Formats: sequence, C-alpha cells, structure tokens
Amino acid sequence: MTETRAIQALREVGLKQTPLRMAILQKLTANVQALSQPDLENVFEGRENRVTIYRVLRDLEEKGVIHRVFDLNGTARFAICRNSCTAHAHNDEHVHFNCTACKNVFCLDDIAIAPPSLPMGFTFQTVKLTVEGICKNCSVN
Amino acid sequence: MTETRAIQALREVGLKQTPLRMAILQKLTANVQALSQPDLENVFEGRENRVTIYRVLRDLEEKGVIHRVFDLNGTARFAICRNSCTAHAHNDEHVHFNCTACKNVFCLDDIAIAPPSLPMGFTFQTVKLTVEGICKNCSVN
DNA sequence: AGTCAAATGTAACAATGTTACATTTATAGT
DNA sequence: ACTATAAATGTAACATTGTTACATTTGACT
Repeated sequence: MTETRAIQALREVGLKQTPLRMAILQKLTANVQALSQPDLENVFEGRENRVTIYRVLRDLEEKGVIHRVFDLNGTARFAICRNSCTAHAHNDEHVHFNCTACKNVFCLDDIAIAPPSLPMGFTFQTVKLTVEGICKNCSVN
Repeated sequence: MTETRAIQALREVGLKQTPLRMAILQKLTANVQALSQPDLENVFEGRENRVTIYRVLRDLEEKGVIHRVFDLNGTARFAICRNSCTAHAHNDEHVHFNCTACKNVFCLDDIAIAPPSLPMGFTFQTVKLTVEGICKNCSVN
C-alpha cells in the first residue's frame, strides 16, 4: 500500500490519519504473512505503544480494512485483503495457509467455498477455509 | 462415552486410567459443544487442578483421542471426534461451527473438503473448514 | 504388597489481550 | 493560521490463557 493509498483508505472509513496507522497499513501490505500485535511490536522495536497497536488493529478490522485470522498458537494475526476485498465490499471468505512449523499465516487467493448445510436453528454468516502444512521457508530449512 | 468406553480409549492409547481423564472424556462426550480448559474448570467448580486439566487435554490430543479447535476469541477448545475418527485412524478434516454471539464451537459432521491448490514450495498436511454464524441457542434468545 | 514410571499438585512465570483514565493530536470550522 | 473538539494515544494496572520446574502421589504391573 502506497502512502497515498493508505491515506485514502483511512479517509474512506472515517479514521484519522495518524503515523502509527499509516505505518501498520504499510507493513501489512508489504508482508506476505499476516502479522500479530507482537509481530508489529518487534517490527517497531518497542518504539510504538503496545495498547495503541492493539487499538489500531481493532479499529482497522472493525472498518473492514484488514481481517483477523488465528495462527496455530491461537494468536490473532492481521492481513489486508488483496483480491476481492475493497473498503466498500469486504469479502470474508478467505483461504489461509497455517504453517505447522513456524506458525506463520499466509493469505492465499480467495476461492469460492461451498458452504455446507447447517443443522436446524443455525444461521450462516460466513465460511473460512484453512490449509495446514509446511510453508516455503520451512521447507527449505 | 460410557465409562467402559473411556477406560478402553485410555488403554488403547497407553494412558493410565485416572479419575480426571475419565471425567473429562465423559464431559466431552456428553457435550455437543467443544470445551476449553476454562470451561472444564467451571464444570468441576475449581475442584480439579488447572494445570492438570491442561495436561490431560494435551495428552489426549497427542494420542488422537480428542482434537483442538479455536473459538472466535482464540481460545483452544476440545472435542471428541464422533464420526470418522477412531483411535487408530484420526481424521483431522472436520467442519466446525463458530457462533459469533456466544463464541461456542460445535462439531458438525465430517464432510469431504477439496483441498485448494497451493503455491510452489508449500506442502499440504490438512484442511479445515469453519462456518461462522448464530447457533441454535443464540437464535432463540 | 512392593516398585517405578506416570500422573498430579503447587508455585511461579510468560504471553496475549483489555480497561480506565489522563494527556495529546488531527481535523473541521472560523 | 488559530481554535475547539472529538478522536487518538500513553500509561499503569489488571485479566485470561497457557507453560515450566520440581516435589509428591498414584495407577498398574509383577
């Protein structure tokens, strides 16, 4: 995400343009992997406030700019939707790859997932498909 | 799971028959929903040791008697495989229903899931399908 | 019944995430 | 450009989930 695109994304959803929001948006765009709050704390080498990072991620998720996915430790990681998601029409039905070795999460291209039929009384909202395996980095090492 | 079936399950995987293991296996069988360690602490009203509950769950999972799934808070919950899983042939490819209201997790029947093709360098191990929505209990309330 | 590996209890710690409240800052309107 | 104000941030404290180390107890086999 270029700086101007980040500014635009924030304006579109009515969030103020702050340095941390810009930096987080750009980091998430530059990375293939989804990043957790602890990941981002490391990226910023402790210079940015822990709580504020959580709040930025929460707000960006609430506005549909980024989405949340859990890694195999149960830690929340965040990523920008690259393909079918826009600020106006957020598509939640992602395919994610969870590496069982390094626990990293990779967003794969969106694909159509046929929602299975649900028992009586259950209401469908969204469906998520996760593939587990060994990622490229861990395969070579 | 009857008491005798729980005893049998433990013997099959080489775990000693202890009161807590028996109780947890029976609770997991009696429940439609997957249960977390905190859930079980509540079930036992604090009478059973926190750390031991974690260890029982970890050991039962390692032996393939139960499986782990994360709820929408990122908390690990555990359930017995009812359909295609046996102690001898554990089938990981479950469909789970996560209620966005109460955060409970329900195991649905196993269905065949076509694994999507992966980018070069990524190795497939398993695939998981999760449906999010409103569960039966939350629909009526 | 005795033995011993396995299982448990206890205390301390670690990581992730949240809340309350005081302070600062980005933006709209003048 | 200046100001007012809602929004955003910093700080400290706390909550929850999960882990580790080590001493003690117990299930199961002989």
